Amino acid sequence: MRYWLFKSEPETYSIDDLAKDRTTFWDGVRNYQARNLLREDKPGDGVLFYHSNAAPPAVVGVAQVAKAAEPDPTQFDKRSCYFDPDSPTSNPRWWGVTIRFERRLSRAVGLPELKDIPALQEMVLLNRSRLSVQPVTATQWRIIIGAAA
DNA sequence: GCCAACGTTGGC
DNA sequence: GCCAACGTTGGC
Repeated sequence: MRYWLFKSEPETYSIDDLAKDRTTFWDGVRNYQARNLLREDKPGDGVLFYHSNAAPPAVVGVAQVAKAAEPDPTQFDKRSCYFDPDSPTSNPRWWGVTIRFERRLSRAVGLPELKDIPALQEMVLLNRSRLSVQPVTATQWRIIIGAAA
């Protein structure tokens, strides 16, 4: 079992939206590195739900991968803002996974707080900008969940 | 709103 | 294949 962190702008799709929907297909990822990571996701993997462009940005909840990667239908939808005319239907370029809401953290763990935890200094979140799906180690996961307790 | 990081595009 | 221009992400 592996762990991931998914970023979402709460104004677009928040942890409350996921709590209401229970499951959602994570579409719209249009970055190859994030796409490759999505394709490694397996059912049961843990997902930290992160609010980006928030004040402060924060890990706010936990979800799990409910279904492995499938082609993202929005890439073939001309009316979608995620439409990609160059993606071949026979060999889809963009993929997404289905995630299931698990719980809100009892307390959001903000980015400034994450930056202050020495054991988290190697987190991808703190070292690579603009990657909306990223791996989290088991240790990092445990520390963040613990910080919210 | 600003701007740094950084991925993508396209001319050459 | 290089790299400048450009667009987007996302923290502040």
